[in-house]
Amino acid sequence: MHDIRGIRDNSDAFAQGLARRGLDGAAIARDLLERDKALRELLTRLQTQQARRNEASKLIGQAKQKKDEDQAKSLMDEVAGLKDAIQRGEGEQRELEAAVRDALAVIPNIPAADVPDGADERANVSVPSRAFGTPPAVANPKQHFELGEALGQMDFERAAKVSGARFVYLKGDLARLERALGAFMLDIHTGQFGYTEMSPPVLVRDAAMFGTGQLPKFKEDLFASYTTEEYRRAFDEAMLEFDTVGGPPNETLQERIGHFLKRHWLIPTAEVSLTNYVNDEILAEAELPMRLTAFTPCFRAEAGAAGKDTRGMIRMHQFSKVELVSITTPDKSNDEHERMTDAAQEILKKLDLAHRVVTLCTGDMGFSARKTYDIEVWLPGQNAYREISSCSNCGPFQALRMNTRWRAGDGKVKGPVHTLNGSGLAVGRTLVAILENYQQPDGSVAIPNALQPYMGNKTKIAKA
RNA sequence: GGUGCUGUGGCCGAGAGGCUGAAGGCGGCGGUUUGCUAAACCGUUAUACGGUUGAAAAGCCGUAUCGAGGGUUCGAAUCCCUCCGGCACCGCCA
Repeated sequence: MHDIRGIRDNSDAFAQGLARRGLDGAAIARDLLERDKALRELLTRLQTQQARRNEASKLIGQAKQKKDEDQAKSLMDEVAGLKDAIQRGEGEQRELEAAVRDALAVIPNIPAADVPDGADERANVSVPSRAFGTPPAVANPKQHFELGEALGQMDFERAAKVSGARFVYLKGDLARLERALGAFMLDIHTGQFGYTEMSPPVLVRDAAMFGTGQLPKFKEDLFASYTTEEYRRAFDEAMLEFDTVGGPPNETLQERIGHFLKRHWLIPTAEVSLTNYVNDEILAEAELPMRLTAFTPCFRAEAGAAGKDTRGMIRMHQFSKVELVSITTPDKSNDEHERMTDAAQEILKKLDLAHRVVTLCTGDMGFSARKTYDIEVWLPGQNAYREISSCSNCGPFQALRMNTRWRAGDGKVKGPVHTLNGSGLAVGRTLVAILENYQQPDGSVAIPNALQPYMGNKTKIAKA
């Protein structure tokens, strides 16, 4: 969320920043400032009227005490005249404020100065100093789902029968491998990087989704949960409204039901639960940086991904991920971003998986990010580097949405904190990477040394 | 889900139509005292918007803000309604 004052003071930088994202920044800024100006003009007018009302009200009290009913009566008449104007003004004020707020809520973060310009992923810029390893020579590489299915430990068919497309059953050693990876990653992040392990809720309220930026703009990417009873009530209320007043203009019944529906959202990433952990709080400088990590399932509707990665475990409705979240003071967030990326890479290094890091260009970055590093792991079966982690510095963007501030040692509230999040790593995709990189000619899969203690000291996964 | 209670500043908490931006306490900041620290004492301590003085720092005046929105009233933290949180008990339940 942007701060209207910041935009007012620095509208050119704001407009240019949005332009770098491919938006018409100048028009957006102009529109916002126009409304903001109208709002403040309105306030000036309204405040004079309110001042007179307050003054007259006091005089009425005094007149009544002095039993001067004539005086009281004439003042009351005057206030009655003001009342209407004030009420209208207050209505206008609310409308304008809501309009500004709604407009701000859907404007993405401004890219950092060192983020490369570009429209899509082709403009992302590799970070050579972060590259690691070389793709292993794998003869006749198979894709992970071929390996997993041949092992009899990855079952998409039964998952489809039970849950539909984009779900999977893992079984036996592969199921254990997922658990092992989660534990392995958590141990490194907590032991080596000082993150605190959390077990957070995976169902959250609207406010949390707003805080990290999934709402209001990206509803269609989310799964929602509600009881049938909750849905029935919402339906009834919406129907009643449509029956009596015909429903609000420009809204379908279905959309209107949404307004009455009390629901939880399933987190698309633990970033939501971990970052909102501190929403609406003022944090002491001494508790920063706050570093949190969690191993959770994540749920994504993948609404816009029809036809993409339809085979295998690359893109699922449900997957598990270890998430890293840092809350810092503004001066530390850039360093923290590098450190977080180090932590994510450390997992791949310990698993000896070749990977590279790219800085996302302005057009490829997510809504809340000011700068993002993607880590891409080599997948021999796909003969390509694929994203396995995304580490973002959101600056004060989420903190402003969540109302999370920090207080310096001198007791003064300094303003919004900075928030960062990164996958450390996507566990499902790490499992894919292990299958494809450690596949053996006989169809078995070697277990990386670092992981063997988590797998009962087994050295390979073979058909049961 | 039902019933009851509840939501006030950085925090705790009083306030039950006008004298309340809000008692008191804690915490913070400044100071006095003091070998040091602590204690004690004194002072101070919300935000936003508008206006105004000022080179600025800052000051002064006004307005709004006591979960959110609406209503009653000349006037609402206080009364009424709706919604959103929280707590307790009951029901159901891993």
